[in-house]
Amino acid sequence: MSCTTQSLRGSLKKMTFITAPTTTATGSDIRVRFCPSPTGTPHVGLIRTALFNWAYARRTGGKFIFRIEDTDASRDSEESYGQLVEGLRWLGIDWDEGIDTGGPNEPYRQSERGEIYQEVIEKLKSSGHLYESFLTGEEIEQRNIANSRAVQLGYDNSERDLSEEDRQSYLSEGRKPALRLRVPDQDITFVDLVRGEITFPAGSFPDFVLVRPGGAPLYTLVNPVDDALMGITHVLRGEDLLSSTPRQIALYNALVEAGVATFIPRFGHLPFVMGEGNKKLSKRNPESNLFLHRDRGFIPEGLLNYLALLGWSISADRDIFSLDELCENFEIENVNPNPARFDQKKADAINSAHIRLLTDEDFMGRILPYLQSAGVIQGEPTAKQLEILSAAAPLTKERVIVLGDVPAMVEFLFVDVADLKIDEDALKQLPENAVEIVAAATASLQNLEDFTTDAIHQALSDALVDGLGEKPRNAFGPVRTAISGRRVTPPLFECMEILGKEQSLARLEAFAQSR
RNA sequence: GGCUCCAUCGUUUAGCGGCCCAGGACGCUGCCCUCUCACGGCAGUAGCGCGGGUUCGAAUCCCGCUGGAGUCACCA
Repeated sequence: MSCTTQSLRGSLKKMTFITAPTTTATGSDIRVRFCPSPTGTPHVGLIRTALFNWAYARRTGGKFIFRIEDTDASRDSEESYGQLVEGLRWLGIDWDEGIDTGGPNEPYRQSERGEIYQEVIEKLKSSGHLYESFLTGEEIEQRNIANSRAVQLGYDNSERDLSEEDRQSYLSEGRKPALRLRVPDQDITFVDLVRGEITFPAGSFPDFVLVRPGGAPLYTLVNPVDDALMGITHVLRGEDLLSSTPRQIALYNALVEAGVATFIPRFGHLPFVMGEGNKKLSKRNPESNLFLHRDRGFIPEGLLNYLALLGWSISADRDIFSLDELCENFEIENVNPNPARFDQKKADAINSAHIRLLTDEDFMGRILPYLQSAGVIQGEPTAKQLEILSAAAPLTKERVIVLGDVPAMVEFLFVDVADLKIDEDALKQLPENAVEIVAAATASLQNLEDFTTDAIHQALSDALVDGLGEKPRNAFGPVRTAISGRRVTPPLFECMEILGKEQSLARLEAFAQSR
């Protein structure tokens, strides 16, 4: 009996070849997914992966599925899970199926799919693709040393045809077997969507473990199984998974033979997002943290535009584009395989360009939370504060890189004379006759009926430039400092109009007295 | 070490045999605009890793080298 099984297995082994077809899905049949595991805060490299998958689905009319890979209870956290969802929502990356949204392949968290995996494992076992492996890592290493086989080669597939006696003997010792995939002895070739044809020679990797002793399925099983079950046609993921692709193709082939899947998806491996030096942007690097960018005041449009530029471009002479434009033009085949470095300066420039593209009203709405968290506005804004905000918005929009720059720039508009602080660097560059200039300014404005930008400008020019013979730069500097306490501000005359005549004059007088 | 991937200005990207003694953007420098700072405009700076082929012609194709990266878990 065992002899028959042996020879049967032997012939089965010889017959194990990659015969399963690769998907031919195009257009709306395309199904892509984003399947992070919830560890730590969302990383910009991860977000770039999500973005490209999403853009590809939107470009092709396909479906974007959001699944969570939380099979490692020790590393996964609910907090991280929440952040992933929050991050995507904030960015406006929406999904057609998955977490919260639901869909025909529920549940979308691997921690809730245990029964599904057990069924698949049974099918794989009964179709002869899995076999029991009792050797521990230590024993495998010892075997290699004893056989003068390189230790790095790992497992030697020695239990492929374990005899029933040996099996019983292991079991009687109380050992429980892991389950390994019988990997075909064959070169594995696939056409990577971003890199072209890639071949891994036969023997590149040993039979690998899919199920832990005790029955807990590993990522190696669960990731391709879920992709298969969810009908994923295109797997776009980080370059770090490139060398595991032949393993997954081998598994897929088994899945097809076992009747679990019907095709092998196509793969595309996205270049790394690098940090300083030649290292992958690690979670230790602050700029890898999605929420740090948000807290600084990146807007989703800016961050996503920049991230898209890491490996892709919309055309030869343009790099500012909207999400809609990304979706209309994104082609996975155009993704550059080179690793790309995250450059904060460039990211900042892209973000500030997008901020300038915002309408004043939109901008105003977006800076409010930043003003609140900086304490410039406490709680809900008053009508007066909204009025100031609305007047200041167009003035500041053009001169910030991130929304977080706004509070310091406009704070002086929201405080009373008594609370106005005069910065050191503003005082330092004042001319000798600053007090004289401010006094002249006060005099010229006191009787100004029409306290508007143009009228203020006219009055001050007449008094200071024509009257005192000062260069404009010297003339308005002290006024700016008196009004704002700062060296750099939004346009002065507009600011004075926003403050109003009374407040402006009060500040000029307070300044003169303090000198 | 085995296997795999990658290689154009400081950075990012265009280039898929002649349109390129290599284009855009960011950065940096200078100038203009200007009440400061920005914005905007103009100009400048700087690159095909090396060596062989193939070809009338190569940044583009092939091979080798060098360099960099990833991966070889009962992590994901």
